[in-house]
Amino acid sequence: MDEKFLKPYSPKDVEKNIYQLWEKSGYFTPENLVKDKIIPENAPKFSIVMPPPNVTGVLHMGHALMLTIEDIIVRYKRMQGFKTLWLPGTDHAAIATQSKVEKEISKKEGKSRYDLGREELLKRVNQFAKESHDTIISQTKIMGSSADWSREAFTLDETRNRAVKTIFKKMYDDGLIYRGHRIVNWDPKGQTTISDDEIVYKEEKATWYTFKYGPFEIGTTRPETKFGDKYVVMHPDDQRYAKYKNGDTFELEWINGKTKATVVKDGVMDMETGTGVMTITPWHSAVDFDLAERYGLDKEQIIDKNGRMLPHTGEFAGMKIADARLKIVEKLREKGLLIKEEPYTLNLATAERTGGIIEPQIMNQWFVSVNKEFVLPESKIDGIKSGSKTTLKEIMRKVVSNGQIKIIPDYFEKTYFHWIDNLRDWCISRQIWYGHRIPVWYKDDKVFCDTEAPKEEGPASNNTDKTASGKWLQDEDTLDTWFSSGLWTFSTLGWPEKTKDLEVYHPTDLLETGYEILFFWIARMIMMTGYALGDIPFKTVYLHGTVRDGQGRKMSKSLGNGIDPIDVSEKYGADAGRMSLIYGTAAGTDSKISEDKIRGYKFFCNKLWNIARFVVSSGGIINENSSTNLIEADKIILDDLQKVVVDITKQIDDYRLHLAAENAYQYVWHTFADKIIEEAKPRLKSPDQVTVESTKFMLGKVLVTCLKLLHPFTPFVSEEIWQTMYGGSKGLLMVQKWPAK
RNA sequence: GCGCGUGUAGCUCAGAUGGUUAGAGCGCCACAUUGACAUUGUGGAGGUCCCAGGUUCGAUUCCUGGCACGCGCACCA
Repeated sequence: MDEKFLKPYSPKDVEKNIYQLWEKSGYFTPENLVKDKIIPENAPKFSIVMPPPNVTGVLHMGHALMLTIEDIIVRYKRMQGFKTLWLPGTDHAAIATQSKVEKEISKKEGKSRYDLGREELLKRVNQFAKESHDTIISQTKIMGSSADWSREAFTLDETRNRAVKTIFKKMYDDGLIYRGHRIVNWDPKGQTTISDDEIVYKEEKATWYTFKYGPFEIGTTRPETKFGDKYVVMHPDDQRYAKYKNGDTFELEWINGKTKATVVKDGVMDMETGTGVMTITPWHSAVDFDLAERYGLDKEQIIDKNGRMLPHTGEFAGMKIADARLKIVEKLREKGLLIKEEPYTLNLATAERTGGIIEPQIMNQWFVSVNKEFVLPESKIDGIKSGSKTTLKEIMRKVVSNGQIKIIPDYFEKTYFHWIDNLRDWCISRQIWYGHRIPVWYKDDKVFCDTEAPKEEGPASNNTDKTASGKWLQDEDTLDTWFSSGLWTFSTLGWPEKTKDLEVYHPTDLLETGYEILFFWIARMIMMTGYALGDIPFKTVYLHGTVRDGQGRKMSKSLGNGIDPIDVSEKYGADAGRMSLIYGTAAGTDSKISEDKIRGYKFFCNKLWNIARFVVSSGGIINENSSTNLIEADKIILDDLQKVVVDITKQIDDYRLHLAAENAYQYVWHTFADKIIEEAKPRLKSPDQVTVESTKFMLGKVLVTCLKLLHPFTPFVSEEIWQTMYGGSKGLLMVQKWPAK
């Protein structure tokens, strides 16, 4: 017997070597399985793209859960003989990455990005991204991920850039991407726009002020925006204001003296809220903007991009919003125009990445229209014919409602539809430098969109001299990071080239990710794939929950309650970490993890190790294809094992991985170890040779089957046992046939 | 306001399409054990399956309503 078996299982000494063994085999690349005749050329494919981790830091438990679930499925499918591709990559994460680097530079050197300039900042960000990438990838390997590294992609590499530019141009030509003065979410801290989905609402105590505004009383939480207000809006059916007619005007005393206001009657008003009358500030409110657009009302900017009052606000010019608010309330109080102040709780809109307080602003930005009709030339979407007109919204809705894409757990489909119902045009331009630059050039009043810079007069893409005329200048902005992520399932396969990969592996079979990016990412992939290919990006979506600490709190740096998956692998082994993440974790539900739980699965790995030691030392190494005359007891054991195999197979097929893991765990420990082995001990000492041989064969058969069943869940220990048992003579456990028929 | 989810043992959680005595891990109690097992085994205590109605021969499971907690979206004049 190999003397390794004489010691307890030590994952630390084993895992790195095992991973190298797998990597060296080349079998993470499906074509090599064909080449070595492990699977036939015409084997069915199974493909899945890895949700690319951001290159902003290190691997956390959320990533670890994602990698575990995906690796379980991938290893299972590979063993079942599928041409299995798990395509990995990383995400440049535009704002997240740039703001992280900016923070560092500001802390260490006291400089802003404007001090450094575009080129220097990008150099620094790229450097950081590269280091961060290397860390993340090596950590991904520590978790045992059997991904095809030969196909690794990055959302900001050359191939992906070509895909981004190609689809941008196509959408621009179809009128789906347009530039316009619209109300956007401006983050004064990050100095960029963000999409609706990048807003995080925080409850904040505020004051609800009621002011006298001519003959009316108006309520507001934001007096500082009220300078330019010259329209009062009320519901047409509101009897309190029946004597005022649409278009009536009146003079009134306001913040900086006399002003004139006009009455607007509109059904958007809620008669129950406040006094049922409001004034509008179209430049700094989405609802007011819509009203102003509808009636052609004047719009005036009050607050600048830094969150300070503009010069025309007189004595308040240059003040920050919060200061100006108090000062203006004071002034209105002195004028006798303040009627009352009441405490009020509002949901403050903040930027996800910088924490800046969002100030709606009217700006000239790029948008994706979700409601505009276009012709889809080739459609594989049920319910949308090739060559017929459709919208991006319709594509998003249809592929889920018609069942082409199945979401697990299914109740997220309702959340998804709810989101689509409320979806507005997507603002995709960002005023940051790290990302895909918008492929649009301007010269005087001409606009040029293409994948390459305009040829005439030479490229001017790096020319930042805005005053230059007669030269083509590229748009300064970059694209929302989710624009490139939205192409991930097909950009990673080589689109826009018509590659073999695209033909073989698209659409992918499964997309596994956390439910918190259902809108950010999944919906965008569905939209972009539907548009670019007239197809679905994946057939099944599996959503996992958030991994929390032992007390159910989110893991965060400030709480210091994070458990680092790499520390876990070091201390208990990656297998133990994987088991503790998957065990008791149903799709879509949050899970808790603690060191106690992880330790339990380290014990399990050691138990398996000892089982193997016992079986091997009892002579239970078998040639799987050989047969022996089995005694009745052993026949029953092997029949029962078949039932377990069938159950586990079905559970994995149904993506009920937690049940499969539990099933395997219970069988190995409490059936195989506690019952089968205990009952086999006296039989091994039987004078009857038939009994002894049958028992040995049975033990070996059960062990080998268990190793195969456990391999997707605990790949390292199962492979290590396999290698130690057979001394490498039977290849890799990773590519053995799954035991079920 | 609209929508979604959760509530099962001391703790953390499984229990798909209703059906014997409701399960696991950890913890707790008793006993055994130099054992293939540093990390073992056997047995045990512990449950109004959130509450109230309803459907049913039968409900932890399905329906209605309520309570508690969590989440998403919207509003935020």
